[in-house]
Amino acid sequence: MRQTHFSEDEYKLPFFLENEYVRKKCPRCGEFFWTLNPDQVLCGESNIYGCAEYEFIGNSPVKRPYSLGEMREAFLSFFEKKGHERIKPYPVVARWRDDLYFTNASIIDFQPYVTEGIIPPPANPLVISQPCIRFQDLENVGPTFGRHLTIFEMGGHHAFNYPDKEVYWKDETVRYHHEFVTRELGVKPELIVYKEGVWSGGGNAGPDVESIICGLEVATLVFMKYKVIGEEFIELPIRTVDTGYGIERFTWLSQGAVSCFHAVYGELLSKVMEMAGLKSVDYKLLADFARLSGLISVSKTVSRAENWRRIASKLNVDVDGLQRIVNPIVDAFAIIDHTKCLVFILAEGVVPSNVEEGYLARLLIRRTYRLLRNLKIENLMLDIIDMQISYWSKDFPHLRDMRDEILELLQIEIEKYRGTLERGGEVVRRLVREVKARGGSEIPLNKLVELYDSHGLTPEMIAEVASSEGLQINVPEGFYSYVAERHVSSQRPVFKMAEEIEDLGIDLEGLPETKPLYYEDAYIKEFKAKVLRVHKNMVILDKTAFYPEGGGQPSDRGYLEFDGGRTKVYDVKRTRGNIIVHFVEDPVPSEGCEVKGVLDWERRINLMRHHTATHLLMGAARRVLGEHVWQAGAQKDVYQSRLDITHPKRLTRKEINHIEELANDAVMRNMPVGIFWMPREEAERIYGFRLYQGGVVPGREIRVVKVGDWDVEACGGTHCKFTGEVGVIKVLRTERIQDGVERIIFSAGLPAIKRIQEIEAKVIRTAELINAQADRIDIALEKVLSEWRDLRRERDRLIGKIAKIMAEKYLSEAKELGGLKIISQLVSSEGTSVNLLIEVSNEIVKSDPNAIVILICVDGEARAVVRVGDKALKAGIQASEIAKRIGEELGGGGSGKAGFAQAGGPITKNAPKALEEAEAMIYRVIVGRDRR
RNA sequence: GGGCCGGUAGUUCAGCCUGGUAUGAACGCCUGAUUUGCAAUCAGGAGGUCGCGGGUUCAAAUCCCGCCCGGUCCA
Repeated sequence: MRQTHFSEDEYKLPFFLENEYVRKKCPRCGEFFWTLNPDQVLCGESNIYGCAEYEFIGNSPVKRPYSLGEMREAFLSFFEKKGHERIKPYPVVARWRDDLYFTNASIIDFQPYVTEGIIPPPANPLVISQPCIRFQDLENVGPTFGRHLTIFEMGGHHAFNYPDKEVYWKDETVRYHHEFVTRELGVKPELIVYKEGVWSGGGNAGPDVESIICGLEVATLVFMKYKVIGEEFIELPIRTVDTGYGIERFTWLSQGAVSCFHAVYGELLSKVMEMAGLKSVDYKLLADFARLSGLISVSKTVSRAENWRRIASKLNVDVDGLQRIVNPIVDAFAIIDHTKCLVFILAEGVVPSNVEEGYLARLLIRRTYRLLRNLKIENLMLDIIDMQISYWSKDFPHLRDMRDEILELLQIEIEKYRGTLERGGEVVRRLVREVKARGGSEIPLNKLVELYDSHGLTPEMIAEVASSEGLQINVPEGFYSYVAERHVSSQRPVFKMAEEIEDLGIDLEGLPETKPLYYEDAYIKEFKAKVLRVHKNMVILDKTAFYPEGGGQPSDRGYLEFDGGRTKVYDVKRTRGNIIVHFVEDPVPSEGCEVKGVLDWERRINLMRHHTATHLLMGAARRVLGEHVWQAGAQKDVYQSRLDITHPKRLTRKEINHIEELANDAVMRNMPVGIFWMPREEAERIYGFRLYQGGVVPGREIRVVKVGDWDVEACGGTHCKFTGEVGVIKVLRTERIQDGVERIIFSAGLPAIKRIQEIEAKVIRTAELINAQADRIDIALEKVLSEWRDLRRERDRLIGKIAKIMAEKYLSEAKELGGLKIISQLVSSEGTSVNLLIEVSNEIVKSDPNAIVILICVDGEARAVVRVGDKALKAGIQASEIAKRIGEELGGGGSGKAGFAQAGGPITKNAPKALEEAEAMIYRVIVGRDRR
């Protein structure tokens, strides 16, 4: 089991002892806490156990009300005064990490490279106010009056303690916190409770101290000192002070407002409430509710309904009435939170899609849209977003720069959702009619699940539509968990690391890093090196110009020459310790000998051209489509490569052409491609997080590839010196690999010319086939197609005519029996088709309902049509029975309806016999009837 | 990445399970009738490579496999 508590010693800080704090155990929630009040019994945190209520509503313990901006500034400048360097916030989309989609704590900015000691922190100690995004508490945002938010600022003062350099640790951390709260904010010390806790997350853990003021937890002071491996805690060499001050919660506390949303959003919230027509708000009731809102937590154990009952009974009011009043306000809370969150996410270019962070963006957009629909103001979503952009741009100016793109991304996504809802509404209406037609009174559960799964319709929405069609629906209690259960069986995706380092089973003991000559000069085609180790067919050299597979660039190939012979290198890989392994055919060189490496230069130069071309296309795509364009993957190859980019819509022909033109213009401008190694933090500072197009790049120093003024990326690949060497870039086609991700498949250099020639050849060949000039192929083909359609129509018309003539002829040759006419013919003329037989037989029974028609034609194989007129049908003749018999005779099968059937088979010589058999059957039926 | 739903006339769909004529349905379109004109109504008509490619079968819109396109849920 995971550790649930550390020993008391971890928390017995000099600060507590000096100031005569007493340590107590809360009898209700069971947690230990430190307080200045010896008579205190409960821990004082307003939580689901009900250990306290919010005491600050309408009664702030802070010396004056702060706005969010003021609180942020108070926090940052306080710690600046205490020797911390102020650091700018990082992006909310955690692109430097592959285990997280969003930055959800300030420490995330420094994990894992700083906390693992790979790179130094940008400052030590430092202070930051980091916008964070959390989806875990989505259900709670609103109902808890602002204790939970999807987006909030986490104030963090961090200190990184190295074995040889101690900055500060627990005691100082708590003292800083105490001074900030009491001196800066003027909170009386006896109002503060320090609760003991265990923190664990992101693979790290440690003891923590939670600060609670008037019922509200406002800060968590974490002392990260363990790495969690499996169930075990292992001591870290670097101990990190990881503090999280809830800037929004402090703001709420300082204002004593009825909700955190009132405190943080002020006029913005009023505007949204006004839009929704929520004017006459009962603030007294709201404040009473707020005081108890700490009881609320939507979780698996406590249902939303249960929360309502608890609060209503405490307030001594009726549950339904309370819900009617509070629900719309809670919806408005969630809306104002979600729209801010969306602004921040979309500003960083997240494209809503069905995967990863894009899916979370979509989820949030749809949830917000539904909430707005509850208030009947879904049409105002863009207006609210626009207001949020203006409101937050004061503190986060990048939001303003992305205004148009944010609104466009949102607009597209809303349109999509409306389409989904519209289609869904139709599906539900049809289903309801179907159910009613069958006399049912409810939609079965499996249908509800299917509608949700396949059409994105929640049972609530289905109920809405169904009730307007006059059908009631009971949404089953555990619907979502039932759906979730159905999905548990679906396989979890394999988590992929950015660059997997393979263990090749070679003993690497004592080997130095392989010197990568391709980084010194990407144009080295031959080199001399010494063989350091050989294992099976794997060879390790002291240096190499062979590029190992990595960063979407395949490995080089070529030869190793030694002892007057040569052996083929067919693969090259990087393994642990930056050692490069060459996979060779026989013969294998022996350890210690000198070899000459010769690259397959044709292959390498093509890979280089494609790699540089990828960067050029990336720059072009961003310029044509917008700043939301990020690389979602890329694979280079010799003949063609692909680049996946995030974009909400299919690329149009026009956009593709524009990208192609810009990229080729960048080629022709013959810009230098600069490559240099830089400390990670410096590169991030200069070029921003745009660097991480290809995903996470590990290490302290990163390799920056800067293509003129066009594109800068962290990249480990080999590149041309000048863009002109790429020659030409040809976009071959685009694919939609996911919603929100477009794949551009292209060729560069000579292969591009080859591809163009191939396409040209196809055009010429096609032109020849239809006897047209190549440049008029489209017009000519249009003509051919329309002629083809005319001919088909003409053919059908003629078949009709022929059918009439044949029908007349066959009818005149019919055998009469018992008032019925039997027409049985072997139709042998050229080009007879089943269609003709059908037409003929239709004609015959139309003009004589007494007719029984059996027609067989032979064209490779025999095909038969049996048609029975209405009157003949009454005599008991079954076309399907006859067809079945004919089919048997022909070595195939046959079936159909009573009046019409078909048969066929490969034994064509039996056709006359089949006709005889059929006639005999008819005879038996008719005679049989006559006898009776 | 995985699951599910869908792709049939200009549009929305039925038919698919259980293979055998797309007499397909509605709306829209065209022509005519009626009407001062419009709408409405009536009569008639045009309009389909059944997403693409394989396979099974005497026979595939229908069954199987692969692909493309759209949608959706989950991680």
